Amino acid sequence: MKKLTLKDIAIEAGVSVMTVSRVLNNNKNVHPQTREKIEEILRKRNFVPDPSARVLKGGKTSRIGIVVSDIKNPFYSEMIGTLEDIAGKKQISVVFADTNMRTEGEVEAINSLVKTSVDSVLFAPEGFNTEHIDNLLSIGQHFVILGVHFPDKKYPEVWIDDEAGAYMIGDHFRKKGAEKPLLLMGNPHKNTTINRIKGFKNGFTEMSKEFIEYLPVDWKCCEDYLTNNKNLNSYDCIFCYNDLIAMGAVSALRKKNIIPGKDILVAGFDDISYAELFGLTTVKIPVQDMLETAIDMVVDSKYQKIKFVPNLVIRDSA
Amino acid sequence: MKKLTLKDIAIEAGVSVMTVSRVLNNNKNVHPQTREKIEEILRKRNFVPDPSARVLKGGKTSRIGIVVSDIKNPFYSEMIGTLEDIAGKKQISVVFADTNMRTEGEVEAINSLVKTSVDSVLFAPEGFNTEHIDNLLSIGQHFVILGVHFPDKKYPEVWIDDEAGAYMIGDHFRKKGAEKPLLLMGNPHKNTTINRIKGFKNGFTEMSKEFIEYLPVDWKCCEDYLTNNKNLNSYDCIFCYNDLIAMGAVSALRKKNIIPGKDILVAGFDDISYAELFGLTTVKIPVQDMLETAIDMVVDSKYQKIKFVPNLVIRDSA
DNA sequence: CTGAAAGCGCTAACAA
DNA sequence: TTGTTAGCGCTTTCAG
Repeated sequence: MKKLTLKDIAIEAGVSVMTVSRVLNNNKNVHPQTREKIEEILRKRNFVPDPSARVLKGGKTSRIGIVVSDIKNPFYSEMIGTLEDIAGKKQISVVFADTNMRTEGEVEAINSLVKTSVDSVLFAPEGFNTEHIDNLLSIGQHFVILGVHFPDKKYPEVWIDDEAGAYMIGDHFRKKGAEKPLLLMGNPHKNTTINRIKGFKNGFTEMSKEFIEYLPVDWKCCEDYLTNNKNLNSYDCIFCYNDLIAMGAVSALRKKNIIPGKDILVAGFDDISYAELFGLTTVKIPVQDMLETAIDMVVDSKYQKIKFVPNLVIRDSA
Repeated sequence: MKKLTLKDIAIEAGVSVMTVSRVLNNNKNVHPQTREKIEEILRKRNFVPDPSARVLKGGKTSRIGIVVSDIKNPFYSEMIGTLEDIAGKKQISVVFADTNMRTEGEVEAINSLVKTSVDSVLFAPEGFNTEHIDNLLSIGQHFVILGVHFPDKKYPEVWIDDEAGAYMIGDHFRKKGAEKPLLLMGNPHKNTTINRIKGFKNGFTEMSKEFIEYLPVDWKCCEDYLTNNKNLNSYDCIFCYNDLIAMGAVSALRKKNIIPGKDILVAGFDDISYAELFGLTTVKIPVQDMLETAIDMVVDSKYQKIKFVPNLVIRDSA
């Protein structure tokens, strides 16, 4: 069964391909009667014009790519879901690639999206290496950076002030009278991690006694870590890199009959949907607003650097 | 900045476009020296051949689409992550579309993938209407059905025996001595729902007293439902449509100091990663195996109907 | 309002 | 080993 083309429709309608093309593109210069006839055939045949041919002719792919570090993390799956909702309304499809939490995976993931031809790539750079980003610029691939800010680079960005967010937690913990913090952080080389630690310290003020542990970003690892940690009573508050880690923390604490919010303060970051399920105090990242802004930048090919400030969401755990 | 084409590279290398094309496609008929020179230029210029032109010429898009009902459900985000891992190894990108839990959204979602030109579409049909699937067949769009079985249709399928899975839960509950089941199910019109109810009843044997409630597939709705349900002690076991609902159930029960696994039996379905976090007894769907099979079918354009049988995972909750 | 011609970037088939 | 020709399905341009 051969692929249906404009030509087939044109022959069947007894017109030229151009007329069919005009109908397909809602060009007004078509006789209403001709249009109706063609539309009828189009419908009957379930005709779908070949996107590749259109793109080749100079059009947009109407495809947008997003790179995430781990789609199993609800923060990212919720983000991608939101992106698809927003993009879908503009008839844009979403392709995604996962770095599987490997910093090196970022380059691969971006390349795979570029190779599949997307109008624009959205991604949150993990490290400080920006060579591959400059590269994107040089081949003319549109992109928008999510989450991270590079003051000296001409990158379009929709970034979030991690430091300010973590500050709120530090400040909240201090005001609640906590004195001995434990920080359960993620990859120590990511700028997100560094900024969150910095912000927390500033907010907490009392900096001498904090203890930082770097864990894989996964609830299981955190749960195991806390379960095997003998002297949990050395701490009166735990700031987790994100909600996923915090979920593991809450679970481990409950199993030891330490009640989060009563015996110890626990906070996360992101405000994923499960944060509510776990009664987790956290920092809400305005994902929807960020993505809407990013899509606008993509659609209008605008160069901008826009900052978003997260806000504190207080629940039972702190 | 104009897009770089084969021609630009060819001119710079002083050869014809065909020679460059041969290098790009690892065709052996190129003088090693010429090849090296071209590769050098390719690298220097970060050349990425236009996928649309290749596709137009008759190649594959190396893009695969997947439709899910709700990417925020970890079952699906984990599925998509797994798919991306498997596909990535074969240099295939993943595009996805979300029906946002609306049965009608399925047609839209599939169309949006077809329009973006994917080699194949993977999806789990929600209802009994198969018109749009026959449609896919008629326009020559490759696809593989996930999860559901249509005995009379010539659809390629990788399906799972929901009935057998639910049977195991029913059987397990009965053997544990439960007598008064509550079923918290999803959309009553989905074949998955119907099959799971049927399987459970068969396994439980004692059918007279079960009570079925249909809820939106979301932990929050379930938690609210159970929280407001005054007479929970009318039941001694709860079978949930999936783990997401079961998570809400466990949370609600804990808040009422009813301990799952002790005071009441609770089971889910899917075996998402959080099932472990909640100590949830559930039915594990072999997602990885299913997807690997589906990808093989896609790559080889094979027509097959393959059944997978899930297995019981027993944890604290039952 | 409609059509014919040209060409987007690439590769298959053939020619040299 | 390399180059030439043709054409994939569509839209832009220009002519009718």
